[in-house]
Amino acid sequence: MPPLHHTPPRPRRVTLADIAARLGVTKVTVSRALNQPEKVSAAMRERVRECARELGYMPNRQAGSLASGRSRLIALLIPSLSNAVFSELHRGLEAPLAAAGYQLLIGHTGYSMEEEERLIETWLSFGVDGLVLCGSRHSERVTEMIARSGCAVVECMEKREAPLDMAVGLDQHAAGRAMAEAMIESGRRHIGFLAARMDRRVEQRLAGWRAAVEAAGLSQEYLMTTPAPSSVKLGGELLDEMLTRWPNLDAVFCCNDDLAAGALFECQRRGLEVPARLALAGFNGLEMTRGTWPALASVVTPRREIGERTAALLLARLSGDHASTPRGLWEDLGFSLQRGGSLPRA
Amino acid sequence: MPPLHHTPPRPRRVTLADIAARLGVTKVTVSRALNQPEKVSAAMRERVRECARELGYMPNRQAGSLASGRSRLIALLIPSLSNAVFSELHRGLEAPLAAAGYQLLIGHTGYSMEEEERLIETWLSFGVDGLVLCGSRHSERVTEMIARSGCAVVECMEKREAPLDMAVGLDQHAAGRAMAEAMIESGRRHIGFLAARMDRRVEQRLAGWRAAVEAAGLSQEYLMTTPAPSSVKLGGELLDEMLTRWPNLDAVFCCNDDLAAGALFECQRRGLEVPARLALAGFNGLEMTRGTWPALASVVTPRREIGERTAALLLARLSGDHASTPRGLWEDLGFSLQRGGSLPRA
DNA sequence: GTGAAAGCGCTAACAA
DNA sequence: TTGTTAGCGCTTTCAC
Repeated sequence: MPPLHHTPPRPRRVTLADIAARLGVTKVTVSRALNQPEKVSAAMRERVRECARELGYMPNRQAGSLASGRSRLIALLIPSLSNAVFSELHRGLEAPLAAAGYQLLIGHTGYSMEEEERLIETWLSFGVDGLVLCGSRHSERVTEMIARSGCAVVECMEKREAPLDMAVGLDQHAAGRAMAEAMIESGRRHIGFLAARMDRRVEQRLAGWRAAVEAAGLSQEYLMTTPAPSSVKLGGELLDEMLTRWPNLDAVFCCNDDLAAGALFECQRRGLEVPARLALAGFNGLEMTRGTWPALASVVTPRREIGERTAALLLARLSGDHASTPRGLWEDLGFSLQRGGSLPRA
Repeated sequence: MPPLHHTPPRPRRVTLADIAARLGVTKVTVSRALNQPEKVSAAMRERVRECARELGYMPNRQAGSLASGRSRLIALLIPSLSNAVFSELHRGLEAPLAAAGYQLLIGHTGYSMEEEERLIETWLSFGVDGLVLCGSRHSERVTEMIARSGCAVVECMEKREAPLDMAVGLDQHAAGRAMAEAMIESGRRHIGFLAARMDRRVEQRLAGWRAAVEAAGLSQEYLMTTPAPSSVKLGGELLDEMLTRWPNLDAVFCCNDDLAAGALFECQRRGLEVPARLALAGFNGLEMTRGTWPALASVVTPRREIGERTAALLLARLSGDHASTPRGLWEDLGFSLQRGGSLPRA
């Protein structure tokens, strides 16, 4: 931590010692009155609390964690702030962790492994007790740092055979396959797949689509991908390209809901009827899919439940329960299909 | 920080002292080699670095901040993780802060003042050097804690006459008024306003709409609000109610883009032509508004620029430049109108 | 260029 | 129920 020159000193903050001095007791007593109230007489508790309030005392948690070796901090690393998928994961984590006295930190990786590494380093150096990661692709250094730190880790969202520590999610391949099969069952024969920003999860969904299409003896050529970040507009542009190239398409499975929404708008622009002429589906089942017209088919993923289960695992581990939180634990929370109006049954 | 029972000890981490011992020097030298390399001989620098790598040393920043009184941490508190508005604010902040060696933390308030208070308390107790808040409505305790901490603060997004410290944003009232005026100029006479979750910014937009409508001698009665969180689906439902109640509406200004998108879908469901029969507009100018069909009119807010300017102010203040970062500073970064296809000129 | 001493604010362990 | 002692891992100041 290099020095900051010219920095004027902050106002000196009130410490435990100030309260102790004022009350004529020792710091430990004050600390206990505040943090382990049951270990102190009711009278003392009150005196300390009032004095703390009066003086505007604010504990210094750096000092606290340093001394105790525990931070009561859990960090969540999400690839994208704007993707609602991760906000629901967050929601599932938040409440149970807060209830147990843990503070949830959020870090933003922007889908970058380097940024993930930097963030993990930062969080570990701040002594987080637990780490929640999205996905299963990490740099080697991340693996090392985590192993060395002994920090509890849950990898979220995708199927993971050999987790760093624990993992909770769903089988993205099976989900991709299921949606493609639903399209086939509903009578579609020319089924496209549209993907942006190919992370591992998208690759797995794509592989699932491929498996279903192949098994049904249908063509796998209707595939369009781009490394660009996905967006509604992009969905429209890609569908436009697809339809120009393969005008006979009768269904398009988009790797996420934003693309699917954009594809839907593109159909409206072209006057192409959904689902009569083209069936559409997205992935994740975001709120939005139920607001479009027609409502969009999608694979509904249990993001919130994943968050809740993750929180439970972390809390169990952090309270010393190693039996139910073994290293290598993998939990599959499944998924469900939502057909909306854009993919009616045959 | 109450004790956690049954918690098995973590593997002891490598410290400065370990490196020092191995190299036969003192901790200070190691610390300097790592953090102020110019203060140490080139040879020593290399030996220390190599040894650190070998041992897998990871600095303990709690100890570092405690000793130095500075954390190089800046916290951003956002009301909603899923609202893309805030993700772009974050993007604007991130790069300049990282470049200057600061780590940006994200906290999630869920639009709750209590949660904001809790988070601010947490961050201050972790010794953050700076705080970025959204909005200008805070609990009294927040005001106190911030004043006492001497932490640099920027309030973002909305116009603010008497900031806690500094503020950067735009005049939401003027923006609301401008969009309503654009509707009027384009010949609309029955202009509705649709709002969900009324925070201060939404109230200001609403007031702007009211002012414009009143000034034009038009009716202010076409107003529908709900405290529910906004969503695409909700936009459709509210528009449905509005049109049932006031079938003569010829324009609807939604307080954000999600609602506007939902309203657009509802028009499609009803076979109501946009913009011929009904003009539609949202607020924020999210990417999505350019992907719908027709593209949605919206007030484009300079979220990213707000983030960048906020970062610059914080960095200036933290490097001791008080002249250009006076308390009470307010910067208005303006806005622009996007007409899309949903609000053509007359 | 390197070291010695002191202390940041708090908590753990044990003692009284 | 309260106090004593010691120390978490690092940085700061000042000396060499």
